[in-house]
Order: sequence, then C-alpha cells, then structure tokens
Amino acid sequence: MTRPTTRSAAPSPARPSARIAAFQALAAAHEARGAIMALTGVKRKVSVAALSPRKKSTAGSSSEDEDDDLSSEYQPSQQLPSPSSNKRKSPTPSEDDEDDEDDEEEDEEPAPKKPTPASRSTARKPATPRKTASPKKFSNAPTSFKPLLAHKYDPNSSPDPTGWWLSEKLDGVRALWHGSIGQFLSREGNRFYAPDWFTKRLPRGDIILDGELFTKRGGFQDCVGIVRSQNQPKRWKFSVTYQIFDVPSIDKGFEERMKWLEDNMKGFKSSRWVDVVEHVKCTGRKDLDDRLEVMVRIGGEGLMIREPGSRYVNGRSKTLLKAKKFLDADAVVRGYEQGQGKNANCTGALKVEMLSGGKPTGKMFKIGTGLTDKQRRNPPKIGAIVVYRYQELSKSGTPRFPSYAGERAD
DNA sequence: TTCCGATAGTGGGGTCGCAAT
DNA sequence: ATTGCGACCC
DNA sequence: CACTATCGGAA
Repeated sequence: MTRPTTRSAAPSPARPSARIAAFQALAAAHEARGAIMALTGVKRKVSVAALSPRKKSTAGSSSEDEDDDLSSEYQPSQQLPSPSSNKRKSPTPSEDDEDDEDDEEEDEEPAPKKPTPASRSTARKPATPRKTASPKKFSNAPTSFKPLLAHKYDPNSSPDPTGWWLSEKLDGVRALWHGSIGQFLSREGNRFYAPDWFTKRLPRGDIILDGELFTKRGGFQDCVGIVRSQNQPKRWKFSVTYQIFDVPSIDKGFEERMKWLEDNMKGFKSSRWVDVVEHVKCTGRKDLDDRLEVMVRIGGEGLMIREPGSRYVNGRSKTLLKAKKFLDADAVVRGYEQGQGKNANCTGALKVEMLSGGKPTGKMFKIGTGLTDKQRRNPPKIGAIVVYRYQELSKSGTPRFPSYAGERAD
C-alpha cells in the first residue's frame, strides 16, 4: 500500500549568491526553472549539477534534443531567466534593489472598510443578509474575455508532442493583465489587489497579458493567500512574481506572441518580478516523459504543452495540454458525508483516515470525486480499504486533489 | 452506428473577508 | 477575540 | 482543481 512514487522534494539548495535573503530564494527558483527547461536530452539523470547553466557541449548521443529552436523564428531563450543574470549588469543588491520603484510606495489600498464605529451602534445589521455581498465581478472589462484553459495530456490519445512547446506548469494563481484598465483579473474575472509598484511597468492600453502570479515551487498556499488578500500590499514584496506565458491580444501564432514577449517584456523593459516563461521544443514522447519526471522530482507541478503556431483561444482548447503526475495511496473508510443536490440521498464524500505503511495515521480527510453514481448509492463499507489518487500533500499533510480510485480487493 | 467534445453538476484542500457570536 | 460560512483560488 | 453523466454532432 501507499505507493510512494518518489516524494523526495525538499529542494531549496540555498546557493551562496549573496543577495537580499528574501529575494535569494526567489532568484534561485527562477534559475532552477530556467535551467531545467533548458536541459537537453535529460538522458543522464539531472543532478543538482545539471541545474547550472550547462553548456551545449554534451552533444552527441541521441542528438535530437539539443536542437531546441531553429526550426521556427521564435528562439527559446538559452539564457537563464534568473533575475540576477538577465537583469542588466550589476546584480549587486544594495542599490539595484532600491533604484527604481518598490519601497516607499507601500500601502495604497488601505481601503476604508472600517464600518465606522459611530454607525455601529445605530446601524441596523439585521437587514444585511449573510451573503458576502461582494459581486465585484469585474465583468465590465472590455469584451467578455475568457482565458485559455488546457486539456489533459494523455499518452494514448493525445497527438504526438514532437515540435510542441514545453514549459513548466507553475503552481500559482492565474492572472490576466488588462492594460486597458491597468489591473490583474482572475480566471473568473475578479480583480487582484496588486500594489502599484508591482504593476507600474506593465503595458497599458489595448493589450492583454496572460500569466501566473507565482512565488515558488511548493508555495501555492502562500501565493494564493497573498494575491487574494485585499489590503496587505506588503506581502507582495520579495515574494510574488508575474510569469507571463501568452499575449491574448495578439491574434497571431504562438511563436509570434512569444517573440513579442521576448522583445517587450524582458530585462530592463520590465520589473525584476516580471518575467517571461521559458519554452523549449519537445523532441518526442520520450523527451516529454523525461522532462516531466525531472520536473516533478525537483518539486514542479508538471508541464504545459503548446501546439506550435496555435492562436489564443477563449476557453478550453486542445492546442494547450497539461501533464502532471499523481500518486496513489490507501485509506480506511471511517464514515460518509451526505451529498448535495442530485446526491442528496446518497454519499457525497467518503470520510477516510490516511494510512502509512498499512497503519492508521490519525489523519482524516475526505474523498468526494471519482465516485460513480452507482458507487455513491452503494459506497465501500466502513472499515474498507480504498485506493485514492492525489497530487501532493498540503502543508498540513492532507492530500491535495484527492479522487477515488477504487476499493482494494483483499 | 459509435465516438468525441462541450456543458452541467458533483466533490476536495485551503485562503480571505465578512457577519455573527 | 473567536467562530462560522460563502466565495474564490487551485 | 478532478471527475461523472449527458447530449448532440462529427466520424
């Protein structure tokens, strides 16, 4: 039981790059990401050594790989996108970090949300319903824009990825920069309260950028906490970055959109916390599998696979695929959760206890997806051992994205 | 006929904010 | 100050 | 986010 498909994780090889401590981790994360995507064959394992900006040397063997690019106009960056290396010269902390913007800015949206003490007493609270009454659905944005969403990559049915563009699937929060209103909007159209200094250098006007508000691998929970807060701009400092991977407002092929990003959003043209996501050409299924394994091993969530020449589509499209790795494990059924709606009279979720080495751990969690209607009407009995799939453990040690995979026969 | 592709509807962990306590 | 819950992020 | 159940049109 408990199929531990490698769970090493624990990256963070604190490098002595000497920088502001808080920013160091950030830089390391970027460097690692870029290096990984730049890896070639991946043939030989990818020890930490491989994380350094390898020379193209190694060539030979299996050829392929290496060729990343050429074929098309857009050239994937060979250079590491680490802030310290591509941010013009002097990476020296001191001045460099102060020079422009940041700092001072600070606050700005200490939104006057206070209910005002005076009114409190006389205020008639009853009227106000419980609802969070905050339908700030920024739908007034230009046209009803819908972000491109990916389909799952299936080795058996998906098209051959050879020639497609690969990039790290960053585990952060999707954010679309609307230059017309100068704000970041979520996938659902809700705004993010980014500090002014954070968005100061982003392009204005009739332009839309698609990217991820990201902190670092394994930092999703902190990331979502920061970007969703509405009056704590300081939390963004030295923690959040905007990783751009597309330009919806340009109606041209993917390579041309990436070219635009390379030409307009890199280096001194943007802030240190804004970067363009690196893409490399896939040389085949093996290449994809190898890269995915490496990515997961170093703590990445997975890979995004983009069809060459494809346009930006509003909504889900098979021109963009996502590849992730899931883990299997066993748990003991301890109870049931009543269902809602069409499941009102059957099992909504299984309340289970996590097992480790076949023994109860005391950690409880729920599995609510993956069950068929039939299984919901006749769920596994209390005490039964079931198999579930999940992506990773949250900071509290609970499975993220748990789904039912069946009952263990025994 | 069968097989996709898009949609609706169910469910998870976790966070922020607001209202009630 | 604490708790509960809805609306969102994934 | 993951997943199941449906329905209508493509194959």
